[in-house]
Amino acid sequence: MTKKTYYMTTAIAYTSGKPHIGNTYEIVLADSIARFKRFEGYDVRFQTGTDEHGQKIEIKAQEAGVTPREFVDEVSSQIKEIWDMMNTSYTKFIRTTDPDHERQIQKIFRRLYEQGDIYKGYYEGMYCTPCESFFTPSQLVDGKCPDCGREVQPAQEEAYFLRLSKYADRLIEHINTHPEFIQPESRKNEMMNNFLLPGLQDLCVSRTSFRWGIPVDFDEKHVVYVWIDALSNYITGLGYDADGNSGEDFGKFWPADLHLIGKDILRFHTIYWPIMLMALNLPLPKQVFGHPWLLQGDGKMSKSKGNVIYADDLVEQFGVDAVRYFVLHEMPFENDGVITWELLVERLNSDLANTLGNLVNRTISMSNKYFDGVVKDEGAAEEIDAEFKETILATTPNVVAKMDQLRVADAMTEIFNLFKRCNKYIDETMPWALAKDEEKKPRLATVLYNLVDGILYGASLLQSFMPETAEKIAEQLHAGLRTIEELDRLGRYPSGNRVTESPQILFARWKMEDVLAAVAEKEEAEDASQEDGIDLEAKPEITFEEFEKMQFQVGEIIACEEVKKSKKLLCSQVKIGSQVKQIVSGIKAYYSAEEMVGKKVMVLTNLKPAKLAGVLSEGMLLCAEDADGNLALMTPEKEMPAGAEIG
RNA sequence: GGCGGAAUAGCUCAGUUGGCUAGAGCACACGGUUCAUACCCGUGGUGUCGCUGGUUCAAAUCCAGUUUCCGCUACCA
Repeated sequence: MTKKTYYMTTAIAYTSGKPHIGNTYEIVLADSIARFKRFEGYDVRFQTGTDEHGQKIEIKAQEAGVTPREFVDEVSSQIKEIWDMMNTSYTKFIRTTDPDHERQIQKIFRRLYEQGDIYKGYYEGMYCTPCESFFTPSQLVDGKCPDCGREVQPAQEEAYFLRLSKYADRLIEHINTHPEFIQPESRKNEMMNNFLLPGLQDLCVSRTSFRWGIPVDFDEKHVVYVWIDALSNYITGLGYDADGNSGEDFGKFWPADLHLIGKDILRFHTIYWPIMLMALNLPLPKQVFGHPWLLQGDGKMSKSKGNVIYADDLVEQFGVDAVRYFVLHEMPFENDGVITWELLVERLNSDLANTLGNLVNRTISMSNKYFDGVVKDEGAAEEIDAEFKETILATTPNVVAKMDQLRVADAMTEIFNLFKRCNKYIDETMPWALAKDEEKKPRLATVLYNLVDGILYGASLLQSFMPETAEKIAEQLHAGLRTIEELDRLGRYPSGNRVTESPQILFARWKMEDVLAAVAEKEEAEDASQEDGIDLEAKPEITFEEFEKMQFQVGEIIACEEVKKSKKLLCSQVKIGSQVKQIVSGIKAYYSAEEMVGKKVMVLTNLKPAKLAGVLSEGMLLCAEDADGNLALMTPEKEMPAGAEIG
């Protein structure tokens, strides 16, 4: 009998830097699913890897003074180390710089080109440079950019495009007839309403503006842009061949059962990727799950806020399984999860140290104390045992049901309910009371046997989520973890077996104030070393003549109001010399209309007027922007009159 | 602006197709217990189920309106 296959993937991580705990969450979530599917008897293929091309990496490498290749080698291995540290059981770690991947991308690109799904296009009268967007003639408004209303540029560059529109109807049909395809389901509407129903624009799939990518083999000026390059990893990693000579694994595992990705890249996986597959005449993956994110406190983690948590720091302090437990448990199914240090410590103490760790410890201690560690079923069952065993046995179907829905957090809760039931059983049976009466020794032995047996049962279910802990428990009980088939009944613990003499603490308890103090200390240290500044991509050099074309002046804001139809825009009346210009700026999030009035600001005054959200804007207020997009207006450092030239 | 989602105990959240006194965990209080990592077990709350109406024998659950927050998208000279 051949095993049923299960092919799942994570998104491949972009090698521009070290992944934080939010990225790490995805691989741990995927790993627990992969392990559980194996546990259930599937032949699991679990692929992850790194996405290594693109301009950003080209630039980062240049800054670091290394070649792009050296740069991605370093980061990719760093990412792989973290995945390994998290004890993840991927079967394939693909890199988009792998030679066989690169070769296939070229073949795929060529094939799509030859069959007409990719065509060479131009930006002719359709490209809006500031918006960096390509538009079809029908999308233009009065022959201008529908987004910003400015003139669109004539052809500057050629590029290749994928005909998305050709397959849009088929995709809409597929999504409508396969409700499980996009998960959670609420995301389906976003894709339909924002992209599919309004009509898809063809997708630009090549670039000539950078070199760090896979060359288009029949047109070396171009490199393949991220979509085809990165998404195709899911099939190239299986040995797919565009010419029809795919490897055995491809036939065995494609279509994928699950693409596990962050909700932010759902669009690429539920629109672009399926259409690419349709064009290649391949079946679509069965399910794309866009998981939520782990947020720290009240904002997404970001480097510049200094609140980035790295997995290795957490693992160093709390241990791998504690971190795995936390990220899995604290992540709800559909909404973003919150993580604070308080919640983390609370969870670890209450669930891991108290409920689980203490249970194992007290059980082994009693076995040693009363029977020198020998655990023997004396058959002295009592009525109370039946319900206890029933609860334990019900856990397996419960966990399976939750995992079928990818509700990993809920599945773990089921397992911990089992351990809680064990604690309760101890209270119900009161072994210490039984120990005082020599005649009750058989009952005492049976109670301890039931406990050890039940704990091992629970640990066996736990191994997909906390593999190390499950092993440790089994070791201390001197027995092996069970297979899912062996969870059909209790009583499989070898009667008369001896547990360890010296139980180890599985999880230490943490003192909140100690942890918080350590965090504060670390943050302080990081703040001190955080005067990095921001490095930007260097723009091409310009001449003084070109600079001279721009006119900067000091402007005084004499009135300001919100643009009604917009979330971000403020409309200011700016006095410049004797005239007043109306300028619209996207700064509502940082300045109120009231506080704008009276400010002296730096204005680019000879910018061609444009309409924003229907309001005329005759210039630009200059702002500084930090890495998080916070804005600060530029104001003269000494008092200057409105209209003063800046240059 | 368009589309969608959320609002439930101090905190983090469950509540399937409307149905018995609205739940869990944590925290807190009290009681029990002492094998164990001061742990475990039990008991407990006054929750206006965001607000206002409506449908219904019955609504956290359906409908309309409203407020706040969030997501995607547009916009951010």
